[in-house]
Amino acid sequence: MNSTHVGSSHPAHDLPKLTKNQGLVFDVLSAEAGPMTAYAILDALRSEGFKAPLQVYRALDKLVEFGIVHRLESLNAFVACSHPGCAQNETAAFAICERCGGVNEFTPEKAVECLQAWADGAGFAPSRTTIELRGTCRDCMAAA
Amino acid sequence: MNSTHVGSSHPAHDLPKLTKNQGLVFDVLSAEAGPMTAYAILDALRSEGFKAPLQVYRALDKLVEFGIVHRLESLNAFVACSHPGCAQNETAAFAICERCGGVNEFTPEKAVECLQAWADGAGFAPSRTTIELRGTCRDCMAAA
DNA sequence: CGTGTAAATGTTATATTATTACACATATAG
DNA sequence: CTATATGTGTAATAATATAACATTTACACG
Repeated sequence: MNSTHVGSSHPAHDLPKLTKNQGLVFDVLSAEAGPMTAYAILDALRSEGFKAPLQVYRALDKLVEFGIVHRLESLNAFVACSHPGCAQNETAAFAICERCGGVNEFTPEKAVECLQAWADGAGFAPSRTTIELRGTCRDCMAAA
Repeated sequence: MNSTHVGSSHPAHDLPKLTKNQGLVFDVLSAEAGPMTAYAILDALRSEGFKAPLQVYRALDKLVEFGIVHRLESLNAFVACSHPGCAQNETAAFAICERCGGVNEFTPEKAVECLQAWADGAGFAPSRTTIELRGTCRDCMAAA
């Protein structure tokens, strides 16, 4: 039940111990195959006593800050990071299948370098970068 | 303003004729320096007789489909395309300044190639790609 | 041990963003 | 003309997110 995920494979930041609500939200998200909306998480946690969206949003804010949950901007939804010891300093990218709803996370290092090169040239200092591909995954293509 | 790379690999001037509402929405967005939310557009068009969000959303759907307006997923807002003859086949990227709200559109060809290479390997067929950098622009960095 | 302070939580209300449903109007191809 | 696509008007509601304020808990430090 408890998500003490203390991989500490990332020395730069140790992962803070999660609070009760953060742990509950993280557990629900981790148990789900795909992304969940904040309200879906809320519903999943009503049995644990959750009553208001803010309880979810506050926990999500922290989890995203810790780098162990990602927000999918194009879906207004959230996923647990699929990296083992989630490297929160890396920019993640997501391939979102519009047919089955599945999400595949990957680390587009080369693409990020290209974007960083543009940013350097433009004098833009990125703090976070969103990369989301919407489309059709291999399985759904095959099933077409 | 950079990002004037002209793909020019598309049939020029095949802009569909805009309907009344589409034209009104496009004009408002074009006159604005930065991004606007749907409701900001609605307010701007009340004097033209707009009364309901759907009038805006329907026009925006078409304008985005035509490729002359982009949706900024991380802001839930919209911008007119900054390309002259907007190449709707190219993936645009956006550098969004969190300090001044300014948005700079560019065409990250190399980065898109890298993402496409990943997609090819994964058997994922992208239909649209979102690339948004949040951060601080040159001017705001200087003013810090 | 207390105690001060920062963080987390509980709760109500409200703001913001987006869609459903249905009626009617207009454009355009055949 | 007339069938059909698409666009429009309007009301109601759904879905997503935050503000404001009271209270509780974690925890460093004297």
